[in-house]
Amino acid sequence: MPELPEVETVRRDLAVALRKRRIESVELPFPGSLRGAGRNGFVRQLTGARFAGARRRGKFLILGLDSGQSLVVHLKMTGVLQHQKADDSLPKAARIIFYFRDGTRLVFSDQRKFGTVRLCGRPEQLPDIGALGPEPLTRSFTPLALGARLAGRRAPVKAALLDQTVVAGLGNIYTSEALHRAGILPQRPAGKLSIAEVERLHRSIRSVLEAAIKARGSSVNTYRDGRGERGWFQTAHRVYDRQGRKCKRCGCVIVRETLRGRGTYWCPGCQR
DNA sequence: AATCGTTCCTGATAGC
DNA sequence: TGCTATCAGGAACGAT
Repeated sequence: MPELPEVETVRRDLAVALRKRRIESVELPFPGSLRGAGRNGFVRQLTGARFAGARRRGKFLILGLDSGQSLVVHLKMTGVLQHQKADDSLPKAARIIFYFRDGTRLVFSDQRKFGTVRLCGRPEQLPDIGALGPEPLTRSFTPLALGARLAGRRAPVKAALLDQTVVAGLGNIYTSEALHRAGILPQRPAGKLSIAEVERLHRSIRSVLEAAIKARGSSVNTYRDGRGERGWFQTAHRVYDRQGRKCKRCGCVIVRETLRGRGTYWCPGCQR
């Protein structure tokens, strides 16, 4: 599933691939992916618009347009946004297609139909984006800021980290990976971590996200980058999807358990 | 304010 | 072999 490193990889790919491209036409095989404006307004406002910049906030991808509006995309579980050549085959789950003059196209595909695409004027004013916690790779994300967001919470720290108002961009893969790197059990109450533990967690979140971006993300399932290719950080996972296998650090057997309805992975040897 | 249950969806897999 | 039931999960939403 696309989390911060995957969305950031797509952003970087598309910032280059779409630069100054003008949308010639739009096709909507599945308008259900749209949020906000209806299909007619969507097509009308985008036809003729030119791409101008690609940003990211948490797991939201924000594609700017010269009209001043932005396309706000959330890939959720299985969304893929890729720039295709004219002779590439269209994905089976194509939901929205933007065609360019040279025959290439930007395709939003989504097997499970959870992903959303919205055209809006001020993305930061959308409630979902406005409520997001700090960006973990910016200077505003400090150990103190993380500690303040976790304070008073009795929920398991894994569940707290999945809450996008605590930190923006973490999902099921990187919460488990960061907690392993920090040596903290996912079940620990979020508000009861020591200062040293919060500092380790802060450092681990940053380091695992940075490493994953360098590896162009984790292709566990359907994730593909902006060019339609896989990432390789899944080969560096220390706990995620490794239940029953040995911890690379201490040799203990990795455990998987459902916590708050989410698959959760940890090493009983390294994490306490 | 925090937290919990429900909902959306479909491919993969387990069980018979 | 082929059918059916179950599972996976991000996050909005309503309820507590």
